[in-house]
Amino acid sequence: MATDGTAGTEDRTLALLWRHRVVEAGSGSARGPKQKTTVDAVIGSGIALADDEGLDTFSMRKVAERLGLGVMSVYTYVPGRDELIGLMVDQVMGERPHPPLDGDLAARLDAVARHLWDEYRRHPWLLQVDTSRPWLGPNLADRYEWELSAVEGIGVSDIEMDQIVTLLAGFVSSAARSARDMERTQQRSGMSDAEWWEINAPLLERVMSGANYPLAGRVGQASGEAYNAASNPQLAFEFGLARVIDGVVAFVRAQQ
Amino acid sequence: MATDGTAGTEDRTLALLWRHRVVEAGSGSARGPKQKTTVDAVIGSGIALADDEGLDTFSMRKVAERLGLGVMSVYTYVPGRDELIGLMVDQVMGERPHPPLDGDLAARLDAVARHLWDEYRRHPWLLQVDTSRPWLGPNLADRYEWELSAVEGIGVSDIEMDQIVTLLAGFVSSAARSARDMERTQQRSGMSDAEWWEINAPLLERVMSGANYPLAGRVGQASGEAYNAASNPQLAFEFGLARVIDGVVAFVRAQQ
DNA sequence: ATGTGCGAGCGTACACCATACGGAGTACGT
DNA sequence: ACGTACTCCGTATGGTGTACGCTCGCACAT
Repeated sequence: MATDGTAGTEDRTLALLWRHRVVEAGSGSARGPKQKTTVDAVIGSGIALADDEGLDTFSMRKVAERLGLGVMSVYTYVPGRDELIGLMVDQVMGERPHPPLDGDLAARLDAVARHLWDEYRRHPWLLQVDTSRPWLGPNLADRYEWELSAVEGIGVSDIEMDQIVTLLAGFVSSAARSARDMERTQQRSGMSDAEWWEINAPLLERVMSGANYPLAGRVGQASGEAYNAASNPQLAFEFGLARVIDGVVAFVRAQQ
Repeated sequence: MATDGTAGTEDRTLALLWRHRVVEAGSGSARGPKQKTTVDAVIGSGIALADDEGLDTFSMRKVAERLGLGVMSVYTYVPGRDELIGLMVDQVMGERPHPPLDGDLAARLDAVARHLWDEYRRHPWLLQVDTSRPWLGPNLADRYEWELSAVEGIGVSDIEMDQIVTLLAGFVSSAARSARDMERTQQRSGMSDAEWWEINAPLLERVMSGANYPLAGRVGQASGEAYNAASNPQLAFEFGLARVIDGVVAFVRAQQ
């Protein structure tokens, strides 16, 4: 059983996550040399690095460089790379206070979605975080409580409350993902959609000449003319959000 | 300018993607030794590896091992790791024929969503593919055409057709992501939700005792009792899909 | 029939990565 | 004063993608 080692790391990480809200129990002595920096600074460096470069090239070496530390010293602050990213996520979730939720259900859902949307726009690397092992930190807990408060008292079951919140958050993340994808494609290739098309059009046309794509061709052209790009993520977000909210509101109305 | 090198790789990859539909132009001579295997076999090995292990530990070395080749020989079939994954994606997209779309709009949207859902369930690694540089292959093109055909002739603009399809596909991917996350968490930790909770409950309770989470506590408990787990991805998919379809149908009706 | 040269296969090397281990130095508790 | 716990970090291990350049089998032109 690896229960011991794993549980140890998990304990330590949970303690780190909640470090500002829990009085360090019997943490005890402060022997040895003073630490050069702090856990918060390590997390801050990580966030700055991820904001700059994304998570693809995120490395402990670069975090250490930003802090003026040797690589292995970072491991005296956080248990490892994955755990550091978990701490970064929770930190970012508490960066801005959750706006108060006023108005009717639709307005409250709208406010939640736009808060998440802004967060993804400011920290696109959140979309690259492996969510299969989420670390339950204070800001994630606050977030969930806040999201649930948007659908409290509307006459649906507890489970349906959770499902509504899950649907909304999932929609925002997928919309934000499209937005990030488009920006990254343009930035990394260093060319606009138009330029890319100009270069690849000959081959694509030759290649797609056999089969024909009437709808894709027509819709693609319409999008291209309207946006001067393959898509417009902001508008896609607005359109999808309206549909999702409509669907949820209709459901709630039907339950009453 | 790196235009030359990059464009070369892109050309080669596009040619590989469309290899079955385009007669190799002046590809020319077949000198030298016969290749031990084929591009399709390389892609197939890649898919098998990804199905087995996911993309986290996906490596060219493992692909080569499955083929009985040296590592570098794989590079004579595909330009690189990213391009191989792109080829795998397109291959998987053509694995099953797209079911015909009958019935009313809601039924057609439902059929599209379930097809995507099944695909993600069979190849969860699709959710890990970096989508910021999608390779336009024949099966992706077919897919888009098929999806658009579900919303053709319903009285909305071309751009709105694209937005509806984007919304639906995004919803399915986020629902599938939750499902995969839950399964992976359980499998990798080797413990059920209940066991995990039993181990971490003491620390979490101590840690969360300061703030209180009335809604999260109540909803979490309800979910736990109903599902004997933190969530039920299949039900979340059904619930969300119904809401999204309702929202879209209401929109289309309002346009008429 | 022959030999030329293309291209498949791949060994090696390089530049990265996370992180385990152990040593050196430091500052507190006793 | 001294043990000891703790920080910092050099080094090593085992992983990654892939560039480079070698060998040699084989198809084609002669």
